Amino acid sequence: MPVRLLNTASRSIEEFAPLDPEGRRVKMYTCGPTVYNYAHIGNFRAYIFEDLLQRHLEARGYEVDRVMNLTDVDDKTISGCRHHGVPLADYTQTFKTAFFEDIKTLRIKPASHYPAATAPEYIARMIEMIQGLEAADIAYKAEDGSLYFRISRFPRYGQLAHLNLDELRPSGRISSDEYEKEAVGDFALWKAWTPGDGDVWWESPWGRGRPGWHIECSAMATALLGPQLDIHCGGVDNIFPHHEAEIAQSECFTGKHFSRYWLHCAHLMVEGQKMSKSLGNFYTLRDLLAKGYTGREIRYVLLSVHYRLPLNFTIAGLDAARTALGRIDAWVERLQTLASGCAPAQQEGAAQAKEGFLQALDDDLNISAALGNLFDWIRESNRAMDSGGVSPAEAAGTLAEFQVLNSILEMDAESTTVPAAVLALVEERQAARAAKNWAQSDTLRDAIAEAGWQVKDTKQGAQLTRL
RNA sequence: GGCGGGGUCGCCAAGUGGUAAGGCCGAGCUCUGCAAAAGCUCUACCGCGGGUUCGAUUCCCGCCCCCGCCUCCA
Repeated sequence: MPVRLLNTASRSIEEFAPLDPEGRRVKMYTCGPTVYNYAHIGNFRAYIFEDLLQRHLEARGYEVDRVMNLTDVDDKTISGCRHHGVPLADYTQTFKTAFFEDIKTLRIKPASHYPAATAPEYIARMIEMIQGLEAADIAYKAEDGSLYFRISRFPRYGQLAHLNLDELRPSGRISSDEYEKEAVGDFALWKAWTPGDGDVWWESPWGRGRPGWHIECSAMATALLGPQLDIHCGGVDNIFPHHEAEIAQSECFTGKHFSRYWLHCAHLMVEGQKMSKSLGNFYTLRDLLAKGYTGREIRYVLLSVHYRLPLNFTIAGLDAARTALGRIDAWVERLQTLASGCAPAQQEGAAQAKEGFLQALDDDLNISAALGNLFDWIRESNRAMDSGGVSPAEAAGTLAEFQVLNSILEMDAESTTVPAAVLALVEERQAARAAKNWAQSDTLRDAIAEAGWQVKDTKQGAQLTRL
């Protein structure tokens, strides 16, 4: 069964097929972070959705070539570096580094390319594209020296967002310094230098300046993936104007249909409210790690709600995720102990469970149904083990099928190193238990808890989990 | 005002024209020296009002509420 995805462009579920004649390689572009600050969990929700999409496509045999850009020059990065009195590159490097640490913590599979907007080859590409647009009389230079895209030359502008541009309500957000534009909807391709930019500028045929945000993505996407993408992802807020502008620029320059599938991820709320700094519910990944939650717990929460639904991120949800993950861990550990390195035997039930999981994801990444399948499977498997009807080879076979799911979920327990002192206490306690010295055993359990570990006496022996 | 997404058990959340997956929490039981884990069992008439239908949570109409976008916010 093919993968089906909701294409924002058509507003309908479509069967996915890449442009690649062999039907294998998928070109995917995902809007990345603006590195002016630490990314927040709303950003990561989008990146995790994209990770799920990539991993599922790979599980279905596709080869995904993914680009995620880094916006390292824009109004916010410039004001940030000037405020701190450091060069732009130094300022953004801090947050680039943090971003890569964060995606690793969240187990997000790295993209194939992370182009930065300020890299000379991409600045050159942006200038090349703008020149092409100017030659076609689509871009024009305004009085302030900036270049704008004339949207009247691209009638389909607004189609992705289903916006009728004649009915746009004045929002008051159009800054007054853009009065030079011919039409209010025209957007900047190249911004002429102003004193507020300080030493941030590049030479161009139009004088010193810097690229507009939209052209950055068009340039990096087409430079790395060619004129036509299979999938372009981003947050819903990017549909208009950002993705609309990307389409206009790219298609006017290349003459080709830019992206075949557009996928957009809904926003998240925190504790039922819009995340905002003023409400005190604004979380970066680091904030949550500082509260003691782990990357995989946060990953689970961000992953477990369908990408097109608003996700209500709560601390209670993180706690629930911790328990649910513990259940998966316990099951996996139990299977591993039982399998003990035995060669896997074909497991019909496990294979069916795995297929049910993948088929749920085929359906526009229905992760809730997929996880429902997983937990059903876990219960059935536990039940079978309880009744003693599972051989080591069968346990190994079950684990092998689970690994396929896990290549998508990446839910392995954090590797924990148990301190030697704690291990010694556990051994001592095992001896006390063997001698039926329960008082001593309980004292030792308390001591182990003091050290931060919980010991559980399972049928397979003592197990330790972090408290 | 325009466009779009939602309202399903205390919380999170699938799904279907024929009487509702799963996770968390809670209760009871089994197992266990105890605890934990695991297993079993229990807990919803699906925002409101109409309509279509033998039958609607699922289709249609109206209404209420929440959220997002409407020119550089994932």
